[in-house]
Parts: sequence; C-alpha cells; structure tokens
Amino acid sequence: MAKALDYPQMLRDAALRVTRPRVAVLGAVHALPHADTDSILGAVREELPEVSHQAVYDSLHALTGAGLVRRIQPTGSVARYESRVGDNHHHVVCRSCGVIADVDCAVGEAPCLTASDDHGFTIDEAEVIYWGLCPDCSTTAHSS
Amino acid sequence: MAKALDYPQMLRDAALRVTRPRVAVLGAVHALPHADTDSILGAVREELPEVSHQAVYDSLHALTGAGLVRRIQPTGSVARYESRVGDNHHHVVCRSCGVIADVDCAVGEAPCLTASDDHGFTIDEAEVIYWGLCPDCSTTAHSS
DNA sequence: GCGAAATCTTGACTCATTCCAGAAAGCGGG
DNA sequence: CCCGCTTTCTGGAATGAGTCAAGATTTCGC
Repeated sequence: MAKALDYPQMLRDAALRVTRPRVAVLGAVHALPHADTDSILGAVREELPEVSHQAVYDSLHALTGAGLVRRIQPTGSVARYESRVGDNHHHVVCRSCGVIADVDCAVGEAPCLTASDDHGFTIDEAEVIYWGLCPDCSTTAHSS
Repeated sequence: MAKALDYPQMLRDAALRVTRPRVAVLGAVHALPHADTDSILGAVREELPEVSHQAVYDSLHALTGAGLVRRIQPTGSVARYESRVGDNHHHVVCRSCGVIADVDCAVGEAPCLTASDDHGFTIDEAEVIYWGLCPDCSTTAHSS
C-alpha cells in the first residue's frame, strides 16, 4: 500500500489506450473491492458525471481481458470486480447478506489446481468460493 | 445407475408435494447433467407440453431448497442444475465451449472447507471451479 | 369424495448486459 | 504542433434470464 498506483501507466503497460473512463474505472475497482457494476458506475461518475454505462462495461471488459482486474460472480449475484489479481486468493460469500471477503489460498501455493481426475481438460485456474454466514449475520441469527 | 430412481418418493421424502411438473423436472435434471434452465424446460415439455417456464423455475427452486438438486452458475454463464448432491464434488468448465464436467474432490474429504483465515465467517460449503480447456477445444487450439 | 392450502398458468415486468450507429478522443507519423 | 486513422465513448434501443402477481387447478389428509 506504500506505493501510489499509477493507473495510466498500468494501462499503458497492458497495451491499452489511456482514456479518462478507464483510469476512473480502474481507480474505482481499486477503491471498492468486490463492487458490482452499478457501484463502480456510481463511483466513476463522481469524477466523470458524463460517462455512459456502456463505457464502464467496456472498460471493465478491457481491463479484465488485460488481467488488470478480475471478474467474479457468485451464484445468484451480479458481476463483481476486484483488483487483487494473480495472487491466487479466494472468496467467502455470506449466504445472508452477500458480502464478500478475501481469503488466501488455504494450502499456500495453488493446491486446488490439481483435480483428482481432470477428464483431459487443460486446467489453468482454480476458483474457490466458500459459502457461509458473515460474523454479523451469524450473530443476528435468524433475521426475519 | 443400477437402481431405478423413484422420483415421486424422493419428493415425498423431501416433504414436497408430488406434482407432475416436479417429477418431470427432477427427471430432466437427472437425465441432463449441468443443463441450463432452458434445456430443462425443453426436456420437461417433451412429456408435459403444457408446463409453463414459471412452473419449472419454481420446481427448480423447491428442489434446490430441499437439496435434491444443486444449482451452479460459473461466471458468465446462466444457471445450471445437477443431480449429484452431497458428495462434495467440483467442476471443470471449458473457457472455450463452456462444457462442464464433474471432478471428485482432489483431496478426498472436504479439504477446501478449511480456509486459512475465515474472517469470522461460519463456512458451510466450499465450491470449487476449475477453468481451462476441454479435450476438444485444446486440440482445435485457436478456433477463430 | 371434500375442502384447505400449495402449486401451476398466463402474461406483464424488472434489470443486468449487450448491440448499434454516429460523434469524439487517443496515438503515431509528418 | 497538426493530421488522419483507429479505437473508444455517447445515447438509446434491444435482448434475455429470472421474478412478480392474480386467478384457476391440483394435491393431500380426512
């Protein structure tokens, strides 16, 4: 967290054009971990009131394709994006309120990357989602 | 596969009413592993041409709630259902064609259920999705 | 067979995401 | 610094999975 992130440079390094919307989207994803598209759109519009939702969707796709952000979408949820990429971490999702938290890989490296029987598939990534209740919801117990 | 599945009885055991649509839906999910809602709807209509999509959605929800079928939804895909439940297995999804295959849990029991740091969450299930290319797609290599 | 309660039919509706066409902006060359 | 080509953005309509609601049916216990 010590170094200030240079979003424009990150875009350049990824061979993407540096546009205002993209810089704002990249910043929003870094500022709002696990935010859904709508939240990102709102955050982006705080500095660029004129952006169209289409620009955000497009930027998100471009950034995802370039590996600058990661797209996650737990069952029953809309698409969410996060900025932690390439560090093999997973997520815990609360069944009740839907919050998402990061979890570093249980075994350290990339253990889950080894399936018992890969059926001939060429596996390049293992995605793990833990389901349960967050502290708040498990305390509140049965919220009506 | 030796024993004929008694769908009506399965419904009864789950404390669900036995209705024609539900039996058909349950049968369809067993017959078409990893099928999306639309495929299931089509399969169900082969024996019950009159069913509404609403009935299928409702049945699917009821069956999911009762634990008779499991709902899975890889990022970027529509909801899919499968009949293998309670045996802690995971999935491999082809990035190219989207096919899904079952994989038994790599470590045997429920290893992935242990996150390194659960952030206070009460975890009750770990869902693992392996991403890669299926045999066909990895052979075809770069399909335009 | 009867009646209460859950389930199904029909059809409208929401909402995330995508598609399109034209306008605007970014980038490399002069 | 300006030009032109190409990519990206704007604005708005379209798509499609999934949900909501009201009334007609069906299931199940008796």
